[in-house]
Amino acid sequence: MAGRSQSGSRGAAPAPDGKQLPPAVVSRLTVYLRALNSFLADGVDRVSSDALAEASGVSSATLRKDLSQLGSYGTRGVGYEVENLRQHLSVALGLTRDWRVAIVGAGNLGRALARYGGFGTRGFDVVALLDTDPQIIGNEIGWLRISDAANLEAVFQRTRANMAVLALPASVAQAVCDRVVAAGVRSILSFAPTILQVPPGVTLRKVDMATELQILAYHAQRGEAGGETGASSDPDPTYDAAPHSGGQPA
Amino acid sequence: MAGRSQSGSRGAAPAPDGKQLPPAVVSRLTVYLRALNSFLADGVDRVSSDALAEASGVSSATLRKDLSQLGSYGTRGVGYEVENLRQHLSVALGLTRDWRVAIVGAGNLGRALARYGGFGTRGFDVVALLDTDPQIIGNEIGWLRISDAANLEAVFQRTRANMAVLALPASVAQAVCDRVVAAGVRSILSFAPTILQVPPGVTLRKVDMATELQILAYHAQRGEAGGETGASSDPDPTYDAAPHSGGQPA
DNA sequence: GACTGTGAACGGTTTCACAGCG
DNA sequence: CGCTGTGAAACCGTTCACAGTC
Repeated sequence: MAGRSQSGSRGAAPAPDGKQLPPAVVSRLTVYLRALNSFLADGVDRVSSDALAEASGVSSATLRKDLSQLGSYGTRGVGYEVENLRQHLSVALGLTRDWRVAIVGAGNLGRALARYGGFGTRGFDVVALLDTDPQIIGNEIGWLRISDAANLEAVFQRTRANMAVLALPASVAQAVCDRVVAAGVRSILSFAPTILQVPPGVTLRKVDMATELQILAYHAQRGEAGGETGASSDPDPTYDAAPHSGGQPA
Repeated sequence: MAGRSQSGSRGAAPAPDGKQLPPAVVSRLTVYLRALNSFLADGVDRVSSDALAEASGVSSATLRKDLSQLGSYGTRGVGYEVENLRQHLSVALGLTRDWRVAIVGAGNLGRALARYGGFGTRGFDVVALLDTDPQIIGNEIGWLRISDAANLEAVFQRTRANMAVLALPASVAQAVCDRVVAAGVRSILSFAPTILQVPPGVTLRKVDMATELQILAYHAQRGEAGGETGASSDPDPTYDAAPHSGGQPA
């Protein structure tokens, strides 16, 4: 099973510029980054942990603890410099280099994503849009032309795509995912409503509206408010260290 | 906090009705449900915790613990009956009643979601699609005609929408969200890349592609694979769509 | 004095190991 | 015996409270 949990020295003490950030922290860093951009746009150049936490929808204790894992980039008695902190977060998240994203699947969602100009955040360039439907191959969507997914490997190589977004039906998702992995991509964001298996060394994240709606249904049904602020908790680590494992037979 | 006294005695199962399920469990139940549907489609009618866990990307211990929170629906030495378990999960998640979803924002994403036939899972009907752009109000998308968001309250009342999906730019998200809440909706799924504030009693879930890509960037940057099995983590969820649940290759 | 950085307590989640039942 | 159901242990993440610094 878990072959990679060997960390040698006790990981209890979070090495300052050490390495591995906890998943929960990484995901919040992206929120802080967004909040900082917002502050910057408003001409604010210093924030307290309280103000930034409020804007990010977390507690100030959590925020300070998160930031302290990166190092000490604040000034006691004053706060954080927005631009400075933003820079550090960008570095920590790996946003200093450009990422070339290929969108596989040009259905409703794939096309919507391709047309989404800002594409979430700068630093991510959509370099390809692929599909298997002969009727739409060649069509222009936004700045792109739909490529034939049959040439997936060639397209990925030519565009040097290093990230893939899967906007596919569940039925073909695993097969396409395998090809994407074989093409050398190690970062995949899947919108397919299915569990996908990827080999170790590949990071897969899954985004799923059906799950979200069902979770909402659960809360609504019992008249319970889970999260009031933007951040409801929804953990789901799943360190499934078993790399092999018989695929799903049927 | 007010304590919820828990009858810790054994024997009597923890009332399936009165109990609040941990967030992590709820989110996994949706995954199990999907896996069960898949098994059912393949004609399988009994599964062991091991098999279901494998198909769901979790450990069998976790799966059994999760299911045991709902009651004892398995047979020792045998496993679970697929159809039976599916029924129980549906009930637990509140999927026995229909949910009427209004999509606010008919931009690229809103339209893609509206056209998404299967809409993730049955039980969710899209009853309205709204926007403020006069140029597209009245257009037909899928089975719907785009309504004028100026009449949001009236549209929500007429369609008796009890869930809302926000597919809006960040700049107007909070204002629209406030109106949606004022209109009586207590379950909201936001795709807007912004922190939203909602009053207690309203459940808000957020889905954000920018966050997902940045998390991928973090892992890619340090050559580290986080999770193999795709599963949303933390306070930052989803997005989704994909053509049909049928076999349509995209 | 104000606010950051952080050890320590706390609460939730996963894993383990085995008891209980077909 | 096989497999589910479950206390107990191990683990992880958040909150608290205060020490440290400007």
